Amino acid sequence: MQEAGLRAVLIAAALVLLEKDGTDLSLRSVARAAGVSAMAPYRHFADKAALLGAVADSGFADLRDRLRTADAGGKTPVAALIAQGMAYIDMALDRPALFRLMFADARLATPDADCSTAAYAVLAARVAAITGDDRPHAAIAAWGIVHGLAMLSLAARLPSDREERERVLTLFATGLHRVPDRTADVDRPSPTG
Amino acid sequence: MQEAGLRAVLIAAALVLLEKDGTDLSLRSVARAAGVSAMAPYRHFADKAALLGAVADSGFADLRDRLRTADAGGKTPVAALIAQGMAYIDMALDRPALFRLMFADARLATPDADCSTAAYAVLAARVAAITGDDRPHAAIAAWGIVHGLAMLSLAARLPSDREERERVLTLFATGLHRVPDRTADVDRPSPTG
DNA sequence: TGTACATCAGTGAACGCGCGTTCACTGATGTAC
DNA sequence: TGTACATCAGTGAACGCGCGTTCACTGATGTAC
Repeated sequence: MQEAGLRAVLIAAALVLLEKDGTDLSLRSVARAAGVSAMAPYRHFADKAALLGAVADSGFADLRDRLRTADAGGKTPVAALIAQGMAYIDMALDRPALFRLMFADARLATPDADCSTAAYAVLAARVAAITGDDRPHAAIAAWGIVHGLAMLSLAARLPSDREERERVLTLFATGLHRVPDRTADVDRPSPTG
Repeated sequence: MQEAGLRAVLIAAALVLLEKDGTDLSLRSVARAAGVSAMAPYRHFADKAALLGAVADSGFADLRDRLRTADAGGKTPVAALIAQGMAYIDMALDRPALFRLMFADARLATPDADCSTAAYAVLAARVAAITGDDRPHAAIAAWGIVHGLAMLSLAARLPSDREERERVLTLFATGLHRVPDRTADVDRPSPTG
């Protein structure tokens, strides 16, 4: 059954388990699912954290691809950003356990490969195209809102309504579009307050 | 040692454990920390999930108080919103394990009390004061961005730089302030794209 | 005032479980000469 | 071509652990009469 190299088989088995159980992975359960003894993974991964890191990285590769696909297709910049945001949240809802694992804690992962920066770059490039500069603020804001909506949806703290989500992202992306470079008038009294 | 009622003692012990270990709580460890047998909690909580729910709710009460405090003090509406956002993220960074527990999954909690809606109401009221209406979009966007920045910070995916965070929140709050009620021009070509 | 009884909070042993990792091993494959 | 040896992937038993929950119990407190 290990025709493809046990390393890849283990990662695939882990992804299936995450999809199916939605629970935390154990090294033993992954080995079991791969049809292999509990010790076999140690031939390919230093320890459990290394295996989980590889699984998470495969998740980041998926996320990067989804963002690229969403960004493409001759949309306006704002529409492309909204599409990326929807794709980000869809990823979380499609593969919740994997998504949670990806963002468990970057400090626990062994950074053999790291597709997370590639995924972020897709988002940041689109934001830069909208704001006209590439200071990090706006990209971080965009990442923050899509990540927050994704996590709150996973935690069942938001209505899982696609159209509502799209309206929220539209509000954000439109605001981003209109914000000038300098935002020094924050402390000015507001007409609505 | 149970002068205050074991129920409250258990919750307090759980909060200390979360603060100290930063790891997942076990029923046994909470009982141990409270100086009581492993079975004693079952006199006060149906099961482990009920205990965790009570602990999470105490976290939501803290969050609500922090948001109220941040909102107060004669700030402009936009400044008050930014202060709330900073307080939200500070809560996550101050009490990371508790914050994770609070947002683990609302479906697992027994909703005896639920201070989470009270916390959200503080944020939503401030957003409504800025946008001039109380449709949920803007409040959800605000919750999304502060929650996302909080989670990404906990996951060590963002630089833990307070000033940078404040700039991101300022960008968002300023944009929110300027966005009109109708956002129908999303598909219009952008001058920067 | 005293007795009988119910209630209640907490105990302590035990069940059955799955975990990450160690250890010594097996047997197949490749390689040097 | 054959032999000796090293390498390597995977095995299987075991260690020690902590877990959530069950069970039957103890002993203190309150209450009815």
